[in-house]
Amino acid sequence: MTNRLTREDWVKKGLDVLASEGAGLLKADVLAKALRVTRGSFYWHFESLEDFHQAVRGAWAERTTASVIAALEEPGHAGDRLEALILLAFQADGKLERGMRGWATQDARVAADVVTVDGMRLEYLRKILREAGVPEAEIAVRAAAIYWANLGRLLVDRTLTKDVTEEGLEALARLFQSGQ
Amino acid sequence: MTNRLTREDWVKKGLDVLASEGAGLLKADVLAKALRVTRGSFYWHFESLEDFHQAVRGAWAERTTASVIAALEEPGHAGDRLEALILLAFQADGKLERGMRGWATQDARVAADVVTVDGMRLEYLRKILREAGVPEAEIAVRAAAIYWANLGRLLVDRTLTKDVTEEGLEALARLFQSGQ
DNA sequence: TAGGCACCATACATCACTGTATGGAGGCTC
DNA sequence: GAGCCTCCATACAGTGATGTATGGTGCCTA
Repeated sequence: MTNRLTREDWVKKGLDVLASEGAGLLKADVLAKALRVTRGSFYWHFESLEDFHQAVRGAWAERTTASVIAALEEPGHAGDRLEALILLAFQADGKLERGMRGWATQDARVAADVVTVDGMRLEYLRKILREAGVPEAEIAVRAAAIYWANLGRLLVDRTLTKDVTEEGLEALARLFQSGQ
Repeated sequence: MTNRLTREDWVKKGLDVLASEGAGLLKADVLAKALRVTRGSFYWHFESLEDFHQAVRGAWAERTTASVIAALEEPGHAGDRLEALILLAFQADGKLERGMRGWATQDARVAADVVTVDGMRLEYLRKILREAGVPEAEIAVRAAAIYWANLGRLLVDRTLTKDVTEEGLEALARLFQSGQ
C-alpha cells in the first residue's frame, strides 16, 4: 500500500469538502470516495461521525486561532497597523467561512464555536484599535463595524461588487481611521 | 376535521424551521410532525421534497422583494433617506437570513437565489445613495460597505457587540454620509 | 523470516427518510 | 342525502447512510 492515511488527512479533506460542498457532504462514504478508500479507513481513524465532526470543528478553530495569533505577533507597523490588519486578519478563506457558518445553522455546537471565534476576532480588533490610538469611547463601535463589514465582504459574492476599486476601499479605511 | 392545511401553511412552517433549525430539517416527516399531520398531507400539497424546497426558496425571495419594494415606495424623507434605509431595509430576520445563507452553502440553486437577492438589495442601495446626492464615484464603494456591514451585523451574535450603543452607530452613519 | 501491528476492504444489520398506492373521512353541491 | 371532491392517514417498497464485525495486506521489528 502506497497511500496510508492519517487522521489529519481526513480532517483536511473534511475542511476542503466543507468549503467547497458544504457541511451536508461531511459524511463518511463521501469523504472515503474523495480519498479513494472505503469507510473502513474512516472508522479506524474515528470512533464515529460525530468524532470526526468534532475534529473538523477543532481544526477550524485552531486554524483561526493560529492566524489571529500570527497576525498579532507580527512585528507591528506601528501606526498603520489597522490597515495591515484589515488586509491580514481577514484574508481567511471565504468559502470555508461560509461553510462553517452554514454548518452552524444546523448544529448548535458549531454555532457556539462560531460565536467563540467571532468573539476572539472582535477582541483582537479592539486591541489593535486601542493601540492605534482610537479614543476608548469609539473602540467598540469601530471594531464592530470593521468586523461586520469584513465578514459581509467575505460572504457576499464578489461579482456583485466588482466595480468597487481597491483605492476606494482604502479611502474608506482612511475615513474610518481618522473618524469623527 | 378542523384544521385543514394549505400549501402556504407548509411553506410558512418551512420558513420557520429554516430560521430556527436550519435547512437540514426541511424534511417531510419533520414538518409533518411539527404541523401535527402525516406526510400524506405533504405529498398531497407537494409533488416532491424538491417541489417544496422550491416553494420555500420562492417565498423567501418574494418576501425579500416585497420588503425592498415597500421600503422603496415609502414616501421618502428626502435627505435622511439613507438613515431610514439602514433601519428599514435591514430589519430582516437575522435567523432566516442565516438559515437561507446556510442552506446556500449546500445547494447551488439556493446560492444563486441568494446572489440574486444580494444584487437587488445592492442595486436598491445604490439608487438611494444616488438620490441622497453621493458623488457617482463614491456610490459603488459606499453601497458595498453599507451592505457588507449590515449583513455582518445580521449574522454575528448580538451578545458579542452588546456594548455598541445606538448613538455610536448613528454617529458612524453620519460619518458615512458626510464622507471624504 | 515469523509474528505483530497499523491500516484498509468487505459484508451485514439497522435506521431515517423518500415516494407511492390506497383507503377513509368530512364538507359542498345538486 | 348521494355523490364527489379535497385533504389526510396508513402501509409498503426502496434508498442512502451509519456503525460493526471480521478478514486481509503490507510494513516493521526481533
